[in-house]
Amino acid sequence: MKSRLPASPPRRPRARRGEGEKLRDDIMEAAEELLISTGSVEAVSIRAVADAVGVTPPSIYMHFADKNDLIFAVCEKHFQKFDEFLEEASSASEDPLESLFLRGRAYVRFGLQNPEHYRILFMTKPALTPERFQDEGMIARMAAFQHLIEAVERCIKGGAFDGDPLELSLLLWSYAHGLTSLLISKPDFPWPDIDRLIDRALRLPISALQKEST
Amino acid sequence: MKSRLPASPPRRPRARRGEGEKLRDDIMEAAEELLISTGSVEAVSIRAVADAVGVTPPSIYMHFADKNDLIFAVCEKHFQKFDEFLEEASSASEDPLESLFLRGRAYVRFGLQNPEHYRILFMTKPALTPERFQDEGMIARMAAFQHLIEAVERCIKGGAFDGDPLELSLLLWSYAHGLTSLLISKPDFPWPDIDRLIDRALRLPISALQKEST
DNA sequence: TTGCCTAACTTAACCCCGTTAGCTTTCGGA
DNA sequence: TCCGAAAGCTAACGGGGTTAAGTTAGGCAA
Repeated sequence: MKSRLPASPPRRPRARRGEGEKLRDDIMEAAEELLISTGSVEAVSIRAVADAVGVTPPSIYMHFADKNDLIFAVCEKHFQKFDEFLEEASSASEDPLESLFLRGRAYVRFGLQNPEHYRILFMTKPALTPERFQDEGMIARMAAFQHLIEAVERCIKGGAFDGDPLELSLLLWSYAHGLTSLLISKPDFPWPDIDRLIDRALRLPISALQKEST
Repeated sequence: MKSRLPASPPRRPRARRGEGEKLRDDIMEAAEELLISTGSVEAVSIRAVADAVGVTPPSIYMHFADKNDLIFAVCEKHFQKFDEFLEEASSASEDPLESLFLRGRAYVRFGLQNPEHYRILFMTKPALTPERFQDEGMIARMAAFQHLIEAVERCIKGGAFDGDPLELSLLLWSYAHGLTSLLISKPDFPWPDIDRLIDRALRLPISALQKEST
């Protein structure tokens, strides 16, 4: 039941000259709210967002190239807190190894707490991903990945790890991502204790890298 | 360019009495062909499949509950070869540990060779997944997962591993899945040598489990 | 042989979607 | 005061999944 019967006309007052950018913020806010409340990208249609903002669908295109552009912009903004979250979690320990583990655990937890955002940013096929989110550009811009590399470098300099920081970071990323995405995609699977699983999944490779370097 | 101008009428001759099931096969075949040739689920629309088969869209619903039901059925069939592929790869070594590694490597490779099918089966959100593919049912029915557990059990019995076969299997699955899904979702990332990455990603946890048990 | 029942479809439509061309309104500066 | 551009809107196109209701044809009973 959407009860859009009388096709309620747009209610938002037109912005002043030069204040057109305000609509952009409102659109992103409405889209973010829709995405969170429904927990489903499918629900975030151009039309639904326009309705929520009180504007007509074509107005969205004044600020976003297309639907994916909007969706990814919303997720990118949401994930600005992502890096902060990881940094704070990893700072709870002075030990580079333990800190790395805490970072990984925070990664998985953040993903599980924001499954739809995570899915969009990390699990969307390239064909549906706006250009500026594809390839190296996006990853490199993501502070979180840079910080992971630095965390690995600290382990290397401390003598705990040995090898190429980028390669090791990619490995660790894939481990954390594997569990995160599996838990997101198959939540109804009878998983054993998830916290324990996360713990083991992340500590195992870390300890392996540690022993390898000796 | 779809040049469907004259709205070409269905060409498929009506099936005989009791031979209605033949249409089901034809639909799956057409859908599979579309999925493979385009490499995109989005291209596999009910209408496109109906066109390819030479039938009208509603006819699809005589054999499939909805679009997702069809898509998943296609992927499930395709993945029947999956288990065989893993079994054959893992049989190349007598050593349980090496065999386990070979199995994992085959897993990743199969995923990379069939990215769209892999994405659908393992990366689709539950809300879009037909019931019979959700939860324990699907995984348990998947011979591949059972065989993984058995492979892990062989490692345990051989004294190489220690722990719960199910838990260890889930860990190993998540490792293999992590790399597979990341490579599928971010193919434009400047990955270092992929074969080497797969090798390291899989050997690392295996060797860690091995050392852990001593 | 006829006639009917039902399997195997089709027709036509509904409502949703993303997107675009082109029109209108309103504001602020010359 | 006027006019140009900013900030929207109207209307439409083509595509999608899905459904209610109609039609056709093949096999079986009489």
